[in-house]
Amino acid sequence: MSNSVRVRFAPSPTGFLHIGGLRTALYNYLYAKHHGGTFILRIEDTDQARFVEGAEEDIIRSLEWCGIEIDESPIHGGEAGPYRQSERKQRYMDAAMQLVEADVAYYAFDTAEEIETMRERLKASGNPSPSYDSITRQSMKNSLTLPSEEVQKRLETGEPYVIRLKVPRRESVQFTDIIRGVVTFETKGLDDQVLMKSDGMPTYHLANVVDDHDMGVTHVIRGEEWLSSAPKHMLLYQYLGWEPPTMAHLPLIMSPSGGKLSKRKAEQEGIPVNTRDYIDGHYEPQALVNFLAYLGWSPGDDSEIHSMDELVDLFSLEKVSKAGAVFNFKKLMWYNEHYLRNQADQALVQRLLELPETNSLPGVTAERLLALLPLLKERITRLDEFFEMGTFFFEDPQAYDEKGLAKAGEIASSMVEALMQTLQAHPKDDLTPEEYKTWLHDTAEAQGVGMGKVMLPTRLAISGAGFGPDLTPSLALLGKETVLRRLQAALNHWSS
RNA sequence: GCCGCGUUCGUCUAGUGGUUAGGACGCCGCCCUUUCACGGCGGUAGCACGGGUUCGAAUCCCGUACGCGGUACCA
Repeated sequence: MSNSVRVRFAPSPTGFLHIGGLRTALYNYLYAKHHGGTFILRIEDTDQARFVEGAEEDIIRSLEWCGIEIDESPIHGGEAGPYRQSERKQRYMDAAMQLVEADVAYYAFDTAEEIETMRERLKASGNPSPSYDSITRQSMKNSLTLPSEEVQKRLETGEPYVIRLKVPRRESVQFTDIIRGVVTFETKGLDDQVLMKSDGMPTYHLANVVDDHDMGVTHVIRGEEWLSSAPKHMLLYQYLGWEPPTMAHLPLIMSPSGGKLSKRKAEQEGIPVNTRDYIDGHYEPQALVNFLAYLGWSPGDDSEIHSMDELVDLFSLEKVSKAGAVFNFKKLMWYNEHYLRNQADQALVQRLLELPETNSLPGVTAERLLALLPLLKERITRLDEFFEMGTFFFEDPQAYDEKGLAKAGEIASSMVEALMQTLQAHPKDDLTPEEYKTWLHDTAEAQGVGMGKVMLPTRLAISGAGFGPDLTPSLALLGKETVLRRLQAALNHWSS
């Protein structure tokens, strides 16, 4: 039990759950479940300025919608809590003090302006990216340069301070990343990272390391944007005397136009970027999961479709690719259509009943939806397109497609007229699709035209569109009375 | 600029020294269907470049180019 896998998804509650974050969560989840381990949700709310009310709820709801089951979290509880960093402040301060006492961290009293002045000065003298590091800290106001009595005094008078990591001058930090192999950094390129901010909150770097250790996290699976700061984390583990977890830095999800798939870019490309957009847009969660799983990973064979359980079974970090993956919305739609078609009709009806059209359109009942589903299911990409394409089953058409009308040609009206007469004369009131087909066929023959010449006008008359679900079953579903009424309406409309 | 990571069809990828470089999305065509889709079949298109190593490189090494990330008291 002590060596079982424990992973965490640790988002900041700064907004809706981004699709990239969702994939990170998914990979963590798949890895944990594959190894019979634990999936933890930790809320990294250390940035008070960017905190967004309701973000935590959105994150949890989004994960649940995707079928990602959370084992431990602020609301699911767990032995290693609390799971919100804002509730663990003392723990970080303790760790920071431990580092200060070990002389691997120090107090710094510089104001933002003073740091800015230092940067400007160094920039002017040719340093393109000046940082607070082993060289510059010697000329700044901190517990390394100030006499200890003065440091004491400043601390006692409540002067604002931060605690910085004392990054060594010239050392090599190396670690093995499951996805990238051995990664090496020289400490001279690192700055003296702020560990505790002046508002008493820890920065990501400290909180992350402390929590991962305290929560027994065995594998850190996160986005590649963290790779550059990983050496700081390794230093922290070393100084705190802790065993670092195994690292795995995931390739980034890219925009079709290049670069990280940011909210802004995604909007420009017409890609929904928040998980919430997919929930509200009535997409299939399994499609999103399957698609995301394959964005940067593959089981190594030619398979494409897998349920969450199968993904859990197949997943391995070794097979995650190293390069960024462009988000291909059309492929996602392909997955969506696939999963939509594979849903049980009954389940789909239940979801349809929750859509607003259920109340705005007349005659929407579970029974009717169930009858309509086979006709429309294969033709839609998203569930909510059902009503878009099937409106005519509930309402008489308001307009007729111009192109269809043009294609139907001059004779459309006379065909509709003939059609009406033969249908009115039909002995049955409740025709089957087959009987409607015979009706169309016989009428066409009597008029001396092909089937196409009667089908298109009929379709236009009953639905307003030049294309759509199978005609004869649609006619049967509509009923003779409605069909006749619409034929008449079309005739009036077209000849006026 | 510096540091790090990366580079197989347009896109997602398989591939770990010997393959006609495979699959999927997309796109195109055909079949099915007297609509549109679904489905089936087929086609299109790729190893960034230059040096090595080797009998033999998409696969190993070096370099170049390009891309991406980081370079905050944001995560």
